[in-house]
Amino acid sequence: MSTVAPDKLQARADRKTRKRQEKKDLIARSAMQALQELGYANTSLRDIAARADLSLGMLHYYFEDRTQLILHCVSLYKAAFISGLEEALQEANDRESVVNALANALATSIVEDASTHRLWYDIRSQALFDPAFRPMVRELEAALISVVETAGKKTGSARPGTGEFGYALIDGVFRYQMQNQITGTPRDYESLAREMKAVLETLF
Amino acid sequence: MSTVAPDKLQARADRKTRKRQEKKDLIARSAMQALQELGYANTSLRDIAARADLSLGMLHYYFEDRTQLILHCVSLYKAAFISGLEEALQEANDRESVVNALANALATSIVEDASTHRLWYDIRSQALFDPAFRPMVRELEAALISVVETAGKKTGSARPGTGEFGYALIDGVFRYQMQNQITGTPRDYESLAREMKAVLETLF
DNA sequence: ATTAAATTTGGACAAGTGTCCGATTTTATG
DNA sequence: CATAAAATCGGACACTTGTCCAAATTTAAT
Repeated sequence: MSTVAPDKLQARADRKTRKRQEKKDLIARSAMQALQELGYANTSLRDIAARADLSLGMLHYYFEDRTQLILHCVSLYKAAFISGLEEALQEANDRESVVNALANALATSIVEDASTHRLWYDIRSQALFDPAFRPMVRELEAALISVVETAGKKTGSARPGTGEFGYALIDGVFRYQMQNQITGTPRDYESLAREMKAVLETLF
Repeated sequence: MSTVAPDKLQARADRKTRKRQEKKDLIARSAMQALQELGYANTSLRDIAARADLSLGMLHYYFEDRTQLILHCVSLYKAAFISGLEEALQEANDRESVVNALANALATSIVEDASTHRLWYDIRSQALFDPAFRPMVRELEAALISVVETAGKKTGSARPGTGEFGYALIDGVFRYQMQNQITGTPRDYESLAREMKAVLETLF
């Protein structure tokens, strides 16, 4: 027989699951380090455990399997990057400031988080082969498309299909910039932002 | 002492190496099947050997290691796809026919060779982590950029930087189309070509 | 036809993989 | 403080991986 009130039990259970969620995030953030450095194909659970200073069993205590762990990492990427874009867009309302805000946010992220985006593009490629990654990729891209659409509405250039089409265009340039940043010829913020502006101005 | 003329020896050696090259291509074409289906991360040499009906040792007899084999596969992709684009562009000289020729060639390839391009995008992502793949990716992209540049010259819209910028834009849309084709919502040739035209017309 | 070279085989090998589990330690509850 | 539950560890496990090699077979040259 239980001697405690049911709402107290409830509160206790909630605290548990919240703590567990926080720990999962903590592990995922550590795991991200390894994944960003080595890439999906070359990162083993042992690599992750070593760099995060965790035991191997821990990873399985908190995540069902390797795929779930990686998915959790990507969902953290999403929260950070997308909400950053949405914030940048919130203050801008006329055409010029929308273009500037987006170009600025994107170029900044290229300079600062290139290796995070590298992991994203790696996972997105994986999703082409492994269906387990597709819902997450779809969700993330839907959010990015939605960002482009709100930008389109704010600039008054919102034809149907602008979201997907615009996303594809912007992503093409963004990815190419990221690739150059990492594999060879890094450019400075100014140059990146100028190029990104060029895309946005033909689009909106 | 050799009793044969030196030029005869030369011819013999040439025939050997040519035959060896042809066998390498044959193996690579078989390997491509497995790679296209499973992706870089999930394709083992045994997968390749099984699907190509080859013994495991054969692969190492003709290729130094796994990476060299995959690189050879990608170089076949290059030869096929790029020369197709160049041919399509050869007959076109005014703006309209250049746009049409490119849009047609690209949309056709999306419909027919989606899973080949999937492999390409997979390898390109790998190159972000493994430097061994970078020279080949760079070479292939340089060729694609050059295609965009000649298209720019033919349409009279060749500012500096058109090649890289245009490649990035086109690739963004092309990749997104490929992804939709494979993971969910395949579209027909007409719709794909129309969208590709839209990109090319803002570019040129 | 004989001999040398090239090709092909199938398996051995060590290293690395994801997964799982019993034992131990830490934390929270009464 | 005592006790149950949660958390953590480190290694065992079965399996896959790329690589390599000695032997067998096929091909080509004299």
